[in-house]
Amino acid sequence: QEPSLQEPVAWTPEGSEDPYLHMKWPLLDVPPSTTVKDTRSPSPAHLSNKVPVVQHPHHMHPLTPLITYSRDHFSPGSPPTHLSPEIDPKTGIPRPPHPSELSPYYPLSPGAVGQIPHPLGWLVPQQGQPMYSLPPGGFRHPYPALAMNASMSSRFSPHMVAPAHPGLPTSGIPHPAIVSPIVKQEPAAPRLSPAASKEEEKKPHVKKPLNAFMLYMKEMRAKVVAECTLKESAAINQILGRKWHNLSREEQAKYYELARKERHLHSQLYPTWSARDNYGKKKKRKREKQLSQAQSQQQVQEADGESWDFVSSKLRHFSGQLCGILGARF
DNA sequence: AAACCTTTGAAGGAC
DNA sequence: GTCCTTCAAAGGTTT
Repeated sequence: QEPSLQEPVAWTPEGSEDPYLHMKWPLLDVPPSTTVKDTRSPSPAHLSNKVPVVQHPHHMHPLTPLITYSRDHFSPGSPPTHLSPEIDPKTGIPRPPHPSELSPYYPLSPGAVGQIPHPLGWLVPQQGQPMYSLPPGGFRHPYPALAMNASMSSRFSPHMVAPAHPGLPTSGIPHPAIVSPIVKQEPAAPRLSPAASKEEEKKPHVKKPLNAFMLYMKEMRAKVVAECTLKESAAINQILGRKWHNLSREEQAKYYELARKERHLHSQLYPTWSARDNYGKKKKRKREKQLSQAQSQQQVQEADGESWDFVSSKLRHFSGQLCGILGARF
């Protein structure tokens, strides 16, 4: 059962039950190197600057506190959340409107997508503001990935941004899952230029929705990192994999459900999207690698085949001779 | 700078 | 239906 979109997404600052208690405040997850960075609001040093442009969107959806992040991910020294129901003590940024007692998931239902305040709605009132600007009240756009200008949005291919779903908004601003490696804002290359292919490669793309384990990793990574001395992601992921297996079914079910909601919203926003769309460079590399491996293997097999042909022909030859000998004797 | 590593799960294609 | 491949995140390490 999907939560109804008709339910209001209310911002209740004084709410006692704060679903964001465990949320990593997504707005801060902006790469420091991002040129659209809001200079007025410091980027947490610990945050990744690896993501090329817009930070990962999944936990940014204003409609969906989908992922429960631990606050200590980004502000280890921050006081207990119950002490600061409204304003982040470190950043001075008000918490986002939370869905109150509503479903913590994407409040989407297939038939009512257009009835909810879409993420884009967060952008529109901010016109003229820097992308990651901090309005007087300290509000930050919860959706940096969406806070882009018209020229940027024009770079998105229709299937990414077009509200293919009848109920979806039409502003052409993509789901936060869209990642553009070119937020560095260089002017868009002319469409049919020689560099078009390169430009094409750099086009932002709609990312896959995170699966249950990925959601779990996002939530637990910082905790695991804090608990051990390891820092390599590969090692951390091994630990997370073990912890995942140690989770109870109920605990895992929570993440499976989150992932299901995530996929659902993703499919609502990008009905024509296919995981295949993102099959790109990595695949190409691997394919080339495999191709070369296959070719070398084929060469070996051909060599093997040749040697087998040789052996079998010799066998036939000798067996023929043997038959001849035996036939002469008997 | 780019690829690799490492995990699980979803998706899509091939057979 | 099964198997295989790719990609989602992360960031230190390797090439």
